Amino acid sequence: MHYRITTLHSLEIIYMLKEVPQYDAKVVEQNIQKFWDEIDAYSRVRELRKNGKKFFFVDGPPYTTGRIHLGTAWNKIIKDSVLRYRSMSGDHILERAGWDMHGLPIEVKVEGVLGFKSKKDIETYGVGNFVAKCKEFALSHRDEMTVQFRNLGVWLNWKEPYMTLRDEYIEAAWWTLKQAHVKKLLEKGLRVVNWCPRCETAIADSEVEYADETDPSVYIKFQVMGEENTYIVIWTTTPWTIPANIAVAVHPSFEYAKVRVRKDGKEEILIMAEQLMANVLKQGRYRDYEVIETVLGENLRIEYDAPLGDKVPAQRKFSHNVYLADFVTAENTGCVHIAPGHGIDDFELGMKNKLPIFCPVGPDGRYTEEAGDYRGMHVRDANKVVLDDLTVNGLLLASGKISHRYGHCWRCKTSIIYLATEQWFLRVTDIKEQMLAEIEKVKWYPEWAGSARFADWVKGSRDWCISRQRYWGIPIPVWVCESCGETEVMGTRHELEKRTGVSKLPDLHRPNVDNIHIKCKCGGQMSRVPDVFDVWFDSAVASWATLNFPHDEKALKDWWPADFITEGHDQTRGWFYSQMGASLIAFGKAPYKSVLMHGFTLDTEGKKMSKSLGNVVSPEEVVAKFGAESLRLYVLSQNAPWDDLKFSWDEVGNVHRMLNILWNVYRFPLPYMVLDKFNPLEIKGTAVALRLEDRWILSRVSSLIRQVDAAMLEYNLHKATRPISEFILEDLSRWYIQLIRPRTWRESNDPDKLAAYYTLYEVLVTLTKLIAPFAPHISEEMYQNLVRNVDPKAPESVHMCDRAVPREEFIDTELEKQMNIIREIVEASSNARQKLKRKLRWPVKKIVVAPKKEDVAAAVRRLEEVLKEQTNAKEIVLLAPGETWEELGVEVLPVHAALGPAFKKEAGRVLAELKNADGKAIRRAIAENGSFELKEWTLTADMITFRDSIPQEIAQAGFSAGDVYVDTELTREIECEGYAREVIRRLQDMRKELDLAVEEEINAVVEIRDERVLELVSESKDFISGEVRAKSMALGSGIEVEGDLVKDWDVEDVRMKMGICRN
RNA sequence: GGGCCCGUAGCUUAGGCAGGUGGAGCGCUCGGCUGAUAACCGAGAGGUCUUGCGUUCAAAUCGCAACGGGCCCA
Repeated sequence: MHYRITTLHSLEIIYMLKEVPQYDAKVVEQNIQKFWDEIDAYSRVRELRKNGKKFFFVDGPPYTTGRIHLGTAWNKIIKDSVLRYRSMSGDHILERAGWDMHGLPIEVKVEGVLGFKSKKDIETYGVGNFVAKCKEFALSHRDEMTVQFRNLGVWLNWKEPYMTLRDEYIEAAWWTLKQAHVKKLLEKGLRVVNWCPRCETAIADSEVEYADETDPSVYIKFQVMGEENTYIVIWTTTPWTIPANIAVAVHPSFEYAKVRVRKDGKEEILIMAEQLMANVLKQGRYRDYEVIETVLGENLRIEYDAPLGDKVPAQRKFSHNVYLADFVTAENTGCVHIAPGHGIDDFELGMKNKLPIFCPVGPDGRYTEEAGDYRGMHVRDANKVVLDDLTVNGLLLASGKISHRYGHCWRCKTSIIYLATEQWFLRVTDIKEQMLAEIEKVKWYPEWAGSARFADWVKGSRDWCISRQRYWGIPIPVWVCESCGETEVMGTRHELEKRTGVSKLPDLHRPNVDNIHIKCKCGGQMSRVPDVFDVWFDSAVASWATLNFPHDEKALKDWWPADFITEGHDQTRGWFYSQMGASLIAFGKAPYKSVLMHGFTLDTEGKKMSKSLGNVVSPEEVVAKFGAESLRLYVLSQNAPWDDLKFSWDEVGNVHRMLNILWNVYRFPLPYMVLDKFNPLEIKGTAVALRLEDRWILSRVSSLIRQVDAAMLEYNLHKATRPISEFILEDLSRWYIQLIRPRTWRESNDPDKLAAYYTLYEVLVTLTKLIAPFAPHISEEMYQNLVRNVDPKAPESVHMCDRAVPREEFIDTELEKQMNIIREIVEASSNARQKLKRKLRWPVKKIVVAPKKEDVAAAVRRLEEVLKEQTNAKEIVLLAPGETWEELGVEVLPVHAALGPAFKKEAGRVLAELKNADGKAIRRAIAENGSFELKEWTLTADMITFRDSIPQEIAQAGFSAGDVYVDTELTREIECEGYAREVIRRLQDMRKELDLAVEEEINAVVEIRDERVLELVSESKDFISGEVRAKSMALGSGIEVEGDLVKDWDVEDVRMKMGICRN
C-alpha cells in the first residue's frame, strides 16, 4: 500500500497510522484490487485454509454473451460474500468460476457476424471453420466478462475456470451419457418437439420463450362421411396444420349437439359441444337454427373426410375419426383438431390410438413431398393458402384474428412449430420419484423454493430431449450401426481412441469426431449420430466436471456433492433441474446439499429490464457512479435474496452515503491519533479506563456480530448487512463519535482519551473483519491502515483474518437497553429545547426526567454523565417513577356536565372559585378522600380533571417511557458560557476558512458592540483562547479589528467583528 | 389456463410464520450543529397496509376471490 511505511529519518522506519483523504470509492477499489493482485491474495487465502472444513461450491456458469447485467452481478456478489464469509470462518473452499460456452445463442451471433441465413451457409463455409469462430467468440467474451466480474471484487478461481468447451469437460458429459445408456435411460424416439424452423433444430422446453402474437382464429367444418351436408366443427389458430389433420378429439362427458342451420337459403347440420353452440352460431352468422339431437361425447361415433384430401393425396390413405380426450376444454367448439405430427397432446393421443404420426413438414419449415400441392411452401406462408383452399371446399365457417401467447425460439425469436422427429431422450420420467425424494433431502433457502416450486416443476416434467441438430456443442458420443441399428456410447476420449484406432484428435468438437467409424459386431459400419447436446446438458454435469471427473476420482470422493449453490429462480427449471436429473442418472443422488434461490433484478417500476423497453441499467454504470462497494451492499441489503429486486438509483446513493459515513468515522480520529502517536499495540492488554459509553459500543459491536452470524447461517444476507449499516449510522456515527469528541480534542495524554482511542480502534478493526465479506475493498483499505500500518506481523490482508467473534466479556445487554433510553431522553430534550428555541450550544440550568418505570430511572442514574453532556445541562433531576415534578403547577379543569346538574344556579360561582383554587391541594384531597371542600361546596372526583401547567421557561417533551422537562432559565453563568460558545464557533469557522491545521495557533481580535455581552465574554477569555488555540486575544468595544481574515457576525442580535491571523 | 413468489407513505422497505395503537430510510417543509464539514443532527407533514368477501371480541398479519407485477409452465 502506498502509505504503509513512514520514513522518519533516513535510518529509522516506524510503523504508524496515517491520515487519509476523503472517500473516493474508485481510488480505493482500484488500489485494493491492485494490491490483491500484487500479493496474490486470492490464492493465498485459499491456501491458508487448506486444513479447514471442506466447503465445495459450484458456480452456476454464466453464458458467454459478452456483457454482464445487474442480475449476474447480484448473483456473483452473493456467491462472493458467502464464500468470503465461509473462508473467514475457517472453511477450506473449493470452487472454480464456470463458463457456459456452447450452444445456439453463440451460433446465432456468429451467423449474424458472418451474414449467414441458414444451415446451408454454415455447411458451405465449413463446419470446422464455423466451430472455430464460435470458439473464438466464446473465449473472447469470457475474457471480457471476467474483467467485469473482477471489478466487482468477486473472488473466484478465474485462473482455472471450468469451461464447457474444454475436452475434459466434454468427457464428463460423455461419461454421464454413457451411464444413462448403461442404465437404459437413454433412448431414441419419435416425439413431437419444439422446433425452430430458422435454426432447424429441436429446442428444449426451457428454450421456448412465450410472447404475444396475432394469429388466425378459424372455425373449420369437417364433412361427416355418409351424412350429406353434415359437419363437425373445429377451431384452430394454426391452419397450416390442417393438411396434417388425422382426427378430432371430443370430451367424453360433454354433450354434443347436432344443429340444423340455415343461411343464404342453404341448410346444413353442424356438430359441436352443446354449451358452445351460441358462440359457434354467432361466429358463423347463422340466424335460424334447430337442435336435432344431443349426444354425450363418449357416444359420438363419427368418421369424416380429410378436409384437404384433394390437395394432399397422402391423406386419402388415412381414415379420420373422432376420439375421446380429457384435455378437451369447453372453449370454442369443444371439438379439437388433431394433427399427431404437430402437437404434443395430438401426438400422445395418436400414439394411444395407434394413429399415423403424419408430419408432412421438413426441418426447414417447408412442406415435404407428402404434402402434395403444398410441397415446398413454407408453413409461415401457408395459413392464407390453406384458408383459401378450405373456402373453395366450402369448409370455412368463420375466420378472424386472435392475440395470444405463443412460443418463440428464445434466441432468434422465430415462432416455433411442433414437429414429430427422431430425437435422443433421457428418460427422466423414470426417475421422477427418486428426484422428488432427493429434493426433500436438499436444504432449500427459502424452504418453498424446493418444496413448492421445484417439486412442482419436477412433477410436471417430461422426458428430456438432449439432441440438437446443430454444430457448436458437445458432440453426442453415440455411434449407431447403419446395418443392424446397434448403439454404442463412448464415455471418454481414451475409449473412443481405443475403439476406433483414431488418435491425436485436435479436440473433441465437430467436425473432428464426425467421420470416425466403428466396426459393428454384425460387420456393419457404425457412425456417430450427427447431433450435439442440448446446452443444458453441458451445465448439468458441472458439479463433477469441475472436479475433473471422470479422470480424477479421488476429488469426487473427497468433495462431491456440492455444499452450496445459488442461482436465480429461473434456474428452477434450468440448472437446479438439469443438474438434479443428470446427477441421479450418474450417481443416484442429488449433486448439491443446499441451494439459495435468489430473485431477478427489475426496473424501478417492477418491470423486467429489457433492451426493447430501454430500462436496462448495467452494473458498470452503477460502479462508475458509486463504486462497486455501493453496488455490492445495495444488492445484498435491499431485499431478501429470494425477492425480486426493484433497482433504484436513490437507494444505491443511500448505501454510498452510508459507506461515506463509515469512511468519515474511520477518518475522524486519525489526525488526533497520528498527532498523539497512538500505538494500539502498546495499549492492548494494559488497563484502560473504559467509560460506560466505551463499554456500550463494545457491547453493541459484539451483539452485532452475533446478529450477523445468525443471519448468515440461513443465508439471510439482507439480515446480515442491514444491521451493519444501522450500527454504523446510528450507534457509531450519530452517537458514539459525538460522545467521544471532547475526549479526542484533549491535548494532554490522559487515560480517558486513550480509552476512547482504544475503544474506537477496537470497534473499527472489528468492523473491518465483520464487513469484509460484503464490502471487501473498503474493509481492506481500513485494515491496511489500522492494522498493517501498526503491526507488520498481522495477516497481510483482512481476508486472511479469522471472522470477527463476539467478545462475551463485553456483552452487556442491560447497558445497551439503558443507552437506548438515554438516547430517547436526549432526543426528547432536543425536542423540548426547540419549542423554546434554545440552541444546544447554550447550556440549560437543569433537565428533569419523569420516568414511568424504574428501568428508566436506573438508566438515568447509571448514564447520568452521558445524559448531562449530550443535553448540555448543568444538572439532571430524576423523579421517582410516577412522581409529578413539584415545580409544575396544576390546573383544575371543571367538568361542566357534572357540575351543572349538581350545583344548578350556583354552578357559575363554583366555576369562578375553581379558577382561583389551589390545584395541588385539590389533587391531594381527591387522591386521599375522593372529594374535597371548596368553600361551602363539596366536589367529587367526577366533577373535575387536572392538567399540568408548565412554567414559561420550562419546555416539556415526552418519550416512550416518560417525560422530560428542560429548564431554560438563563443565569449569568449560562449566558457567559453561551456567548463564549457562540464566539468559539465563529472563530473555529474562520480557522477552517483559512484552512489551518488542527494544531496551528492564531492571534485573534474580537470586537463586541454590546457592553453587557462584552463583559460576559470577557469572563471566558481564557476558555475561548484555549478552545481556538489563540496565543493572543484582544477583546473590546470599538477596537480595531484586523488579521488574515476579518468577518462581521450577528450573534443573537449582537453585532460582533472578528479577525484572526496565523501566528 | 396452472404452480410459486410479491403488492405497506411520492420512492425503497420493516412488520406477516406465532392476529392486539404500522416502524424506518430517501425525498419534502421547518429548525439546529460546526475541526467527520461537498459531512452531520432534530422536528413536522405524509398511510383506505392493492380491492372485495370471510374467520375472529380484534386482521397489514389467517382463509377465499379479484386486480397488478415477477419467474416458471401449458
